[in-house]
Amino acid sequence: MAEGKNFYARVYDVVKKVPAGRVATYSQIATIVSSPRAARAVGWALRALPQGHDVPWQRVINSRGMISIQNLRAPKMLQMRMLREEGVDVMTVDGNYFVDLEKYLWRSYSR
DNA sequence: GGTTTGACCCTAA
DNA sequence: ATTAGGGCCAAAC
Repeated sequence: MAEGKNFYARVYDVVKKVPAGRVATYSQIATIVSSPRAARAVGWALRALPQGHDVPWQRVINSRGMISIQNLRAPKMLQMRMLREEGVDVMTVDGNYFVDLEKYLWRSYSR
């Protein structure tokens, strides 16, 4: 899978493979594309998403299943709504949004 | 080319 | 259990 591409492209490619109604974690994406410790780099890649992208960035969350996004262009509220549109049950706790990883975590290689 | 930043993660106090 | 700190990787300054 596109291993010769840039880091960005690889991250996007993996995120695109996440099916609707499922979520993936940053470290999971990092593990697939490169190193398990490159979770921050994945965040960088998603942060720099180009306009007109077709990357379902809303399906990528942290390991605790919490949405800690602070990007103005992509409010947590928006992500929460998009996930719910896909059938993912998003819980609201103290202004933060949580997703049940045990239930919605994407498992492509580990099963 | 060293320093800073960032949508993170893990360990220790 | 909650909070604080350091570490990791890749890009922008």
